[in-house]
Amino acid sequence: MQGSHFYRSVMKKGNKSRFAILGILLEKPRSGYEILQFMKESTTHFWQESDASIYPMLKILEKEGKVVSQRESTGKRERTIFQITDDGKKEFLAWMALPPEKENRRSELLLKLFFGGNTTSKEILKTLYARIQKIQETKETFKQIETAALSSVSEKYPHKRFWKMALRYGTLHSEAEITWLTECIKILEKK
Amino acid sequence: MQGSHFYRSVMKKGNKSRFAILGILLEKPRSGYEILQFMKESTTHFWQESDASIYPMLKILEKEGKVVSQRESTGKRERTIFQITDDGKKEFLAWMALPPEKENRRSELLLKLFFGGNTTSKEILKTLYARIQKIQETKETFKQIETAALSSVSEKYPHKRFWKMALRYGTLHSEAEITWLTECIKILEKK
DNA sequence: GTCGACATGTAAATAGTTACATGATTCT
DNA sequence: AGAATCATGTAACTATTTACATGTCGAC
Repeated sequence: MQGSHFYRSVMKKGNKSRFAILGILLEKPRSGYEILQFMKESTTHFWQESDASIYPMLKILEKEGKVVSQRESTGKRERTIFQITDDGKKEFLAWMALPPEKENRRSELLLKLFFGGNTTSKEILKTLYARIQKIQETKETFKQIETAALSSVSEKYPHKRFWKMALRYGTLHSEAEITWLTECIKILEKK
Repeated sequence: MQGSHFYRSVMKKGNKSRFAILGILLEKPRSGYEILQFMKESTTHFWQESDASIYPMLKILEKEGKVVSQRESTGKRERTIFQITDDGKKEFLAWMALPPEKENRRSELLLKLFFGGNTTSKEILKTLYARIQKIQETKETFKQIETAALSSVSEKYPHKRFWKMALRYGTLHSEAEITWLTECIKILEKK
């Protein structure tokens, strides 16, 4: 009975944290902390969770029987390792088969640009310069992931091609954004 | 005193609905309904608000003195027209000068693709086919906006160049996504 | 010994959407 | 007369982040 409000608050449709966690546990059993680490290294550009969402969610998933936990304290400090169950796999695969819901993005950059006529070109340019630099850094990061982290994974590893595709998404969109920013900057500098 | 919780709940940093509204009112005075309409026609691909956020926000902005309202009932049914004040302009321009905050996007499509190794290529392909079709439609929409709505705006109108840039962003990113999807589909179809 | 990474959690604030609710006017 | 659009709003729910809180272990 206790915790039932918790249950409801996280179980309803729209919450996809659970699937991100289940998907990661499907690769291998991990602790909450390790899940967080893994996300930081891999999915961070298209999916992030905070510790405040991971730990409660793991408890809920365990209560639901989607994962089982196991206390580990081999030499190191204690930690709780979670493993996905058949029931968890089933739920995850059912989600995988569903078409992704519409993503409503909100871009503060675009909003500011859209309202650009209300201020000076100089001010807008400042924003765009900052942005192009950041994107170039991001693109560089992607390149490094490709040559470092990803290249050490065997070509036979079934996840590799998909990880590559996700990375490629980032690269192509970064390039598109750089192209766009360059165009905008050129237009605004002319005046 | 009453409504103070409301006040706080909407005034805190992070809430940018206010700026979207102020920016639109800067172009000309409008009713809540008209703001909604305008957003649907122009910013919807990078910024949307629902009626449940517009109306309360307009009241708050009025209480803060950022907008003033005026009841109108010329022949038609009554409506409340809002106009931005000098104070509102000041706040808006201060926001314009700030660099946009980091956007943390969450993409369910990317997440599913990332986990693609856990299911069949066929299933992933189904998702990608659906997506590429949707994006092509979106791109088509952009083209139509360019030739219809935007082309009727005078070149001299100070907002036009910025509206064009926002549109161009959509087009370039759509194209990047189509390229990416085509690549992914080719890879997955080979097996 | 202290700093950074490991490890786990709660509470509160904030954000944002959906559903609900109402009623007028215009068009067919 | 009935449907679509105009017009405005509230309540409830759901999601998500930030800040708080605590303690361990290993390295330097």
